[in-house]
Amino acid sequence: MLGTILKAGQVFALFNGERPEWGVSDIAHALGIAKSSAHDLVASMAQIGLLTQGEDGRYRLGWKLVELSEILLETTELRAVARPILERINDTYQETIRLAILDHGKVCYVDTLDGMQPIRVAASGLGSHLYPHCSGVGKVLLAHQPSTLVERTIAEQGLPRFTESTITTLEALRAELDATRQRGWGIDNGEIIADLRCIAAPIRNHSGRVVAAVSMSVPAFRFERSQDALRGAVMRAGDEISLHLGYRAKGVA
Amino acid sequence: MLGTILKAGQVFALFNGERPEWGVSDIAHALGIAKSSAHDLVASMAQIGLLTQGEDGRYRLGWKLVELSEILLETTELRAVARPILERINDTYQETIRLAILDHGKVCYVDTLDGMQPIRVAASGLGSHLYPHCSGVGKVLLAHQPSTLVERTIAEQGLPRFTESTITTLEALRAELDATRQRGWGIDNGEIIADLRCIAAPIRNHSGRVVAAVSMSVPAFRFERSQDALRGAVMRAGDEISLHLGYRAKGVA
DNA sequence: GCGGATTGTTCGGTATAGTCGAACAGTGCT
DNA sequence: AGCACTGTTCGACTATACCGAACAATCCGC
Repeated sequence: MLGTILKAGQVFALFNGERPEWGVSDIAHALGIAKSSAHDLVASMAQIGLLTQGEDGRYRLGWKLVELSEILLETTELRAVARPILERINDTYQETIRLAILDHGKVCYVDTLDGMQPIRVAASGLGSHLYPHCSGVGKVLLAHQPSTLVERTIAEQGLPRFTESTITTLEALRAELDATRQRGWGIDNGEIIADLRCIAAPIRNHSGRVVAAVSMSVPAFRFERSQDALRGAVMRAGDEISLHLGYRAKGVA
Repeated sequence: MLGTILKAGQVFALFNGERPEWGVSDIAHALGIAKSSAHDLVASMAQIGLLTQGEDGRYRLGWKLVELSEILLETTELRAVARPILERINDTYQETIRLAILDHGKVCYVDTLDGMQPIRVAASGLGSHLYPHCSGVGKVLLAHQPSTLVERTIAEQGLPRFTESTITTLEALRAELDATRQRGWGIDNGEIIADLRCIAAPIRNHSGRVVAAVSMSVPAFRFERSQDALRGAVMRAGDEISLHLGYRAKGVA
């Protein structure tokens, strides 16, 4: 693995919504390298458009990232196939719908549609990478992954607690994943935000592998009322998208 | 400049809407490096999420790009400030409105709102980098740049022709930029697509520097009718955004 | 307003780290 | 079955990214 590229990755990891602007000295300090080395790094990243230098000399993320992001979004078959189905279920139930994949051990949102009710779940941004152990989609995706990969993923990133209900032991997670796989759908019972419920269904490609998941996020009070109907709708959406991806159920799904 | 980072830039440059998936051998051939070197490069880029490896082994753009893109979009003050004004003008005239900056010598669209009429101008994607010599925003942005930078930019990327009206000589461009600066607005008279007209106004920041431009893109037949009204609206929008950025006109603007 | 402490940037020698080509392990197409 | 292709691993060579010191320019406080 090329150290220079990994350093670039560490630079990217510094930027977030709270701190979108970094100076060379800050970066050098944060990465533990010489200031001149940090300068060479960011100046090179700026030259290819991955970073931009403001008039004050400090660096921000570059617009090339937006361009590349758009190319990725526009050429992702899964998005194009799933869109109409996501829109329909969003239209019918007026709740927040999301499409997610597993990327580098994290749940990554590939498409999101906001709910349209006064009290709704605010969809977190496209592309955001979240822990998989505390969301419906995360459980669905992990449940259909080889167990060795699950072990390794959890070993790397742990099981941080967000609410009282968050699963924080590997044993409990394993049981939950087994249950998720058997019943065919995943649920988040307020494990990341207390008053939030989220149900998710798997999406399979032509070879039968689970490659993505759909989810509906609902405020807890509204979820209790119509749990079964919502779950059925999400599962139908998952099946329908799978069908469009070329999946043909063989025997017991 | 770090060669490894520049190589990464060359890799990114390969990916586009027509060819969103590349194999290691293809990349090695395209960059003129050894296959093993190309592998080290893309494997490293994949490790930090900038690339993803499909099940067939070939590489696609990685979802980290979407995450970083979202961070950039959400933390760009210009976008937040301009949004309501763009929405209002879009609402009033029902035409395609765009917000652009100059990035690495190219026009980069920072925000776009589609028109809402049956015959409308399809807004090209967010983040796309286009030639500045054939668009209204490009002329406005270049016109307020130091002339040495303009010379260098044109020397680097040339003046490719897209239609009969495209400006293709440095001399003609210089005259056009002078005119643009003097009259305070830029126009594209079908210089990129024949039946397309586009008018653009500058946006200044607190220090008076032109940092962006707003534009309205209109089908030619509709533009002829209400040219003056549209131009006035775009210029007012530019002034208003400038005001929100802290610009206070001093003497002759 | 002047000094001190920042900032980002340049330079050149040193040793690390990326490069290359051959051999490897799979896959898909005849 | 056999060939040609894929992405991947390994080890030796040498180019290359690293560092520290000196640079110019800016900002802050005395």
